[in-house]
Amino acid sequence: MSISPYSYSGSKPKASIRLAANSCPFNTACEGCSSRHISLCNVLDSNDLKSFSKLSTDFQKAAKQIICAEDEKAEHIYNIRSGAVRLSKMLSDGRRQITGFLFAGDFFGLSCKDKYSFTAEAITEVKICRFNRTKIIESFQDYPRLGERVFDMTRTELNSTHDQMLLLGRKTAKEKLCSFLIIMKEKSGRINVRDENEVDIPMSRSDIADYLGLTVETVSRQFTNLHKLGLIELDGAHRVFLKNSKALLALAEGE
Amino acid sequence: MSISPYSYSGSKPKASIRLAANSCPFNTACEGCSSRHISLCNVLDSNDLKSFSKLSTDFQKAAKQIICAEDEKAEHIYNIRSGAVRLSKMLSDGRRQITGFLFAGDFFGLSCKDKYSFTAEAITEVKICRFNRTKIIESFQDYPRLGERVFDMTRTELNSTHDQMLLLGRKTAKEKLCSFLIIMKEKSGRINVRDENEVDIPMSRSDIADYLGLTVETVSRQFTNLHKLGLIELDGAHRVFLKNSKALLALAEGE
DNA sequence: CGATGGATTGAACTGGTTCAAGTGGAGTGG
DNA sequence: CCACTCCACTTGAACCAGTTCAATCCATCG
Repeated sequence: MSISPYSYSGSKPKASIRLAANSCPFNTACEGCSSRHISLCNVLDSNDLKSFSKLSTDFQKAAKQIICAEDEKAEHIYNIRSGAVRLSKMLSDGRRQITGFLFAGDFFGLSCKDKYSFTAEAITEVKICRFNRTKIIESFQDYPRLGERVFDMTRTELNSTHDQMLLLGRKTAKEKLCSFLIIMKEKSGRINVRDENEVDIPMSRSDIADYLGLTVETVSRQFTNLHKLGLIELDGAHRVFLKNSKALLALAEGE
Repeated sequence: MSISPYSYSGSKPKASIRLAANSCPFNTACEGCSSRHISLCNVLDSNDLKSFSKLSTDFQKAAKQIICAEDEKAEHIYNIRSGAVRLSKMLSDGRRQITGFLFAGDFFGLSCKDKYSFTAEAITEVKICRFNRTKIIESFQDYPRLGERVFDMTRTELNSTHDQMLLLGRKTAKEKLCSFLIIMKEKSGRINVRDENEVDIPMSRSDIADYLGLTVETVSRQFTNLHKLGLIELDGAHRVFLKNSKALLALAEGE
């Protein structure tokens, strides 16, 4: 199997590292991304992109570092250049729900109003491009296609949260894990096209559990279970080979 | 207790009734709505509203009728003038997840792309105002504030689906029902301000169950449970008096 | 009045959790 | 290079919150 595009270093959080100014507004030429990912570059011409890159700050975060926190004033929007990020919400006693995993090309912070409605944390080492929210939103007037694109992305996100509500409310543990693997397969194809059935799982079992509304133990048991059924092959905890993704999809949809 | 603004008739579905042309584009003056609900009228002047009303068709549906179905071509957007609507998604074996309850002033269909991503059904008798999606979306160019408002509504919706994901994935049955009552209290205040602690529950126990990811029996037991705890008073199945909404809110947040 | 269908209640059951004990792989330091 | 530590992951076994199945209740309607 090939080398993972993520880094799984178990190292402790370090201070975030400011990167040298560069040319990646809206992920125009971000590393590790195939052309298929959702990007904003194709709605702006190269001159406009130059002016946008002046508005951006690039930085880097190590795994486990917080990028922005729930209830914090929402001053920025973020675009992931590489790595993986999780968005989550918490109850006061620490119960956590992960509302989404994000990868190279993905945006977050756009749908917030005055405060962030989630906490964003780096799962792997990430490179991130940050913009001033107010300036970006104001620029929708001058660049209507940009605004349309952002609206479009928000709609797509809303539709997928509805799918996730069906998963959380009505699917069994087995169906949940199959759905997760199918989702990861699709995202993975977007980021790095190797064998499309070879899927990287950068997040921990506990992240997966909090995404699916399960416990770590149940997630682990279901991985074992799917392996015993001959549907997947495991290569460590962070790489899965989907031996029969058609059957997995059927299971995911409860068929 | 006062008279409910909904009708709970158990009558069988009838054909949808076309209403006479009227003056309610974007719920400008919809019946039963307080001024607090989300409306689009305040981003358009009266002349613009007149031209929008030409684009609209008003109609009425009896309880249990389908307004639009999942996977159907998304030709319209809808605005509820009165009554209650449920949006849901289904698995092939019939398991259902209700993604939202909508009331007077609410829109739906805006976040869809080519197909509806949900089924919308009337819970009570509803009056609905319908627009051609393409025309509305095109009009964002001439009425940018309208587009902004729609984007804003989509963001609000996205944020509340994230709260619902936390509920579905991580809350207990008791916490789920408390959250539901608090949500209904807030919506209810928007529609008809009487005693703010007197809440109408137009939907069935089975709708509530499918909204909270529970079974009818559990919902019913939790109603009884909250009653025994002295937190609510029940007046039939469709009206609840919140005796201690502070305590209910605390329970809803898992405190 | 009986029929119908939603709501409630009871009792048995179970999928997923909880608690507890291993296992294994990566990093550390001698 | 090996031994030790740490921590994420796995596995096992007991438990329980919520489901399932089965009455029963009760309001509405023809």
